[in-house]
Parts: sequence; structure tokens; C-alpha cells
Amino acid sequence: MSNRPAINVRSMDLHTIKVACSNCNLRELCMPVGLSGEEMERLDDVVATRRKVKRGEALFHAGEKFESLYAIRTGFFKTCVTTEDGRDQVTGFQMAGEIIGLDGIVNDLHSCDAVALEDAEVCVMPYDRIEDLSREINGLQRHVHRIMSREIVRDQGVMLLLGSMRAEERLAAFLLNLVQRLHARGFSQSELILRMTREEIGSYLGLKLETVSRTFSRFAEDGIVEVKQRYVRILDTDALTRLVNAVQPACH
Amino acid sequence: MSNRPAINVRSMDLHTIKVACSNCNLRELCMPVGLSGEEMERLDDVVATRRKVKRGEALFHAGEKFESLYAIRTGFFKTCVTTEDGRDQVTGFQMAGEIIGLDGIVNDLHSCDAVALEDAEVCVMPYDRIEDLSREINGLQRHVHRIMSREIVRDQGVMLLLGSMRAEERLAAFLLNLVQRLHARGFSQSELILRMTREEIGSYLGLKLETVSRTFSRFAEDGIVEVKQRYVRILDTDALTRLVNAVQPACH
DNA sequence: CGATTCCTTGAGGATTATCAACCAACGTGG
DNA sequence: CCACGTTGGTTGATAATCCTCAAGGAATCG
Repeated sequence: MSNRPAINVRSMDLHTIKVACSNCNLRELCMPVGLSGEEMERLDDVVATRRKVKRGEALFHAGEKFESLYAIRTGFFKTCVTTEDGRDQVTGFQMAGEIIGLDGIVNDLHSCDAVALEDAEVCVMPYDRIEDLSREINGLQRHVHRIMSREIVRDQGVMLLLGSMRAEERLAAFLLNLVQRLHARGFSQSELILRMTREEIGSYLGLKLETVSRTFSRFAEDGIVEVKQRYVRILDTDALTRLVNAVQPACH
Repeated sequence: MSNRPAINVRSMDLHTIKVACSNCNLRELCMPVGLSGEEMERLDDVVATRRKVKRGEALFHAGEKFESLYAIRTGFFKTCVTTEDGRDQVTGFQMAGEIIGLDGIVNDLHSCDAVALEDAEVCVMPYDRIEDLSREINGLQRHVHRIMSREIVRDQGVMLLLGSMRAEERLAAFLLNLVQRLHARGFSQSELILRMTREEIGSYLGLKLETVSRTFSRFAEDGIVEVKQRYVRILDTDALTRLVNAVQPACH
């Protein structure tokens, strides 16, 4: 690995082929969006290492020094802030192609935990190198800004959810958001396996786990979904949409 | 104004002196943080125009094309997302030195309204120019990233508040946050004039205005604050801190 | 296969929302 | 300058939603 030829590496090293952004099937969702072939190869050099995270383990903890952003290759994460008295608030769920760690930039410290909800693998992107490269590649700069802005807009949506929606509306919004993101990754629009517990869903939605469970049951009674533990099949997307639409930001 | 000499402008034009970041008393809080004198002058060229916004008017609306970030010079803003059925969720309150408009970057459209709660003036920073300049000035690049990251961390805090705090805790957190930010701007640590209505506070905190009002009254009964309409005097900061501390993110 | 974790459901209680009335402050125009 | 309309704030009574406590059962993991 250490003394491989400097050019045309990718065609000579099968392992490296797998690692490169240019060959990653997530490239349309992930960091390299909008980059040319040559630019993507430069990004490949930045995304040097990978890291596996076992289910239940943390990719990083609040308070740890911030050094890298992470692109999720496989697996599923939650981010959460833990309070001094032990409550903990899930601030988001992340899946393949999404970027975590942006919270660390302000203070050079992570401000939340990122925990794998299933065995996962992430691409490690040292932040210094991302900074350097995004000064040279306009498309990367734009994309980094967009990713951060997207996170801000997503957070606005969560505030709306937490601030002004009732339990049913929250769960409907949550389910629709999940399937929509899964669908963008080639999964079903109507079936999904929840990677998180009722308690984690509840924490994210500002509800207790019992309320989440009851709301699932009510949806099932009403024929809106079929629920068997972690398995969820959406039978009536429109019904969920109706619940949510009323409170969704007006599209101008 | 149009045919002034190209060099040494600032020393020749009193109006321009007032406009420059380099002479702004907010420069330690605002966009130019950490820039050298020369770098700041280059930023001055970007921050070309100002805009006054009257109380009640919007700096921008959700759905409008995104073109600039705005630095608040004077005045006080709220940002809010309006839902299709007319509910609206206040997502934040912004004061002098803070930057608004970051939500617009993802889709080149603003995703929320920014409304002045008192007569205000902002510095208009065309986003294209900020992008260009931050490729050349490392300190500016870092700072832009930090501002966005700070917003993300702030949002995490709001989620924690909305997701797991009770009315008293929410209002305590809100008050402490406000005075702390005002104090950083040279105002009192214990006295403040609220720029927003009970309804706007309630929207931000996920409470109804009556609940906000009642909670203020309870704080007043308990001798924690003195409240007379928009005027608030904090009598017992520790009591507020105790209410909030338990649920604040653990500092590692 | 046993132990643990996770999920469901019920009963009762707490917090916050809703509805309503009244009061205070502010600003405008006569 | 005062009257009046409007907006904003307070407080009470009642209702709805969600939480808490509790117990039983299902699924999962080592």
C-alpha cells in the first residue's frame, strides 16, 4: 500500500478502487455532488481513510476534539445531546450519503454524540483538507456551504415539528421524511425497517415512548400503516400527507 | 459618490467611514472577526450597501430568491416559517452583529421570513462576493463556516428546549440566553426590554401566549423576575440558572 | 435458551391548551 | 388633547393532550 505508483493508482489497486469517491455509488448524494471527474479525484485524496463503527458505538462524543467530517457509507446513525441530568435529546437520524460532524466546526469540539444504530462505515474527511480543497474547487466550496445550509433548514423543520405539531402530526412527518430519504437511496416508498427504538423516535419527536407506540397503534387501527415492531408498511401515504401538509411550511 | 478617487476613499468620505467594517463597533461580534486590517478593508468592498427595515417589515420572505447574507447593524429581527394553515413558528431572534439569510444557500431560495421587530439597519453582503472572497482570505472562510456551524449548534439547543423542557425551563433558558447576548453587546445583565410579543415568545418556545404570560407571572410571584409588560428585570439569576442547568447539554 | 431489551396497553394524573373576559398601553384622528 | 379603536397582556375555568406508573408479552442477542 505504501509504495504504490503515484499515477493511475485506482486501476491498479482493487482496494483503492472501492475507496474512491469517483467509484462510490453514493456520489450523487454525498460529498462529490457536482464535481468534475478530475475534481473528484482530488477529493479522493482527502477522503483517505475509512472507519467502521459497530452498532451502539459512537463515532464521536460531545466534548471530543473536532478534526473531521464524516460521510456515511453504510449504516445508520443518530446524533444526540445529553443533558447534565441524563435526559438526552436525539437531534437527528442520518443515513448513507449524509454528512455528520458539522456541529464541531464552531468550537473545534463536537457538541453532540453520533452513535451508530447499526454496524456502519464512514469516510473520514479531515476538516483542514476539506477547507484547503474547497478554496481551490469552487464546486466543493458551494457544496460544503449547501450541506451546512441544508442542515440549518432541516433544523427549522424540526423546530416547526416540535413547536407546533401534535403527536400524530409529528409521527406522520417523521415517517414520510424517512421513506422519502430511503426512496432517494433506492429503497421502497412504502416499506421500511426502523433502525431506532420507540424511545429514540420519541426523543427526536419530543414525545415519550409510550405515546409513540400508541400513535403507531392508532395509525394501524385506522389502516394508515401496518406495524410489526421495527417493520413498518405505509398503506395510506395520502392520509399521512394530509396530517402533515396542513402544518408544512408554505411553498411560495 | 460616484466619481470619488479610487484610493484612500475612507479618509476622504465621511459617509463611507461610517459604512466600513473596519470602523464598525460591531466588528468583534460580526463578520470581520479575526481578520487583519487589510483583509477587513477587502471585506468593506463586499459590504457595499445598507438597507433599512422598518418595524414590522420583512427583510426577506420565504420563497424569495436568495442573493445576500445580512449582518444586523441595529435593530432586532425574528425569523419564522409560516405553515400552509397559517400557524407560524418563530425559529429565532437575532440582534446586532448576527448574520441572517444562511437558510437561503441550499436552494437559492429563502426558507423563512426575516421580520424586523424594531426599526433596523442591515449590511447587505452579496453571497457571490462572500464566496469569492472567502476563497482568498482563509480567516473569512473559517469564519463563514463557523457562523454556519454555530447556527447548527444553536438549533440543537432549541431542539433540546422544545423536545425535553417544561414551560418554566423553556422561559428561563430563553431569558438567560437573551440577557447573555445583550450583555455581550454592552447592555445590562439583569435588565432588558423584550422586543417581541408574548405570542412570538410562545411560538419560539412551543407554548401558547397565555402560558408564557402565566409563567412570567409565576416567576414574578417567586421573586425571580420583575415584569412590567416588555420590561423585565432579573432579580435572581441563580434561580433561572438552576431551572435550566439540569437540562443543559453536559459540558465535557 | 435464558436474560435483557424493547414494545404494547391500561388507568390515572399533570401540564399545557382553549375559550373567554377584562384590563392596559399605544397610536391615530377628530 | 381626549376619545376611541386596536393591539397586547393578564387571569380564570375547563378541556385536551400527553406523561407517568405499571404490568405483561414479544423479540433479540449473546
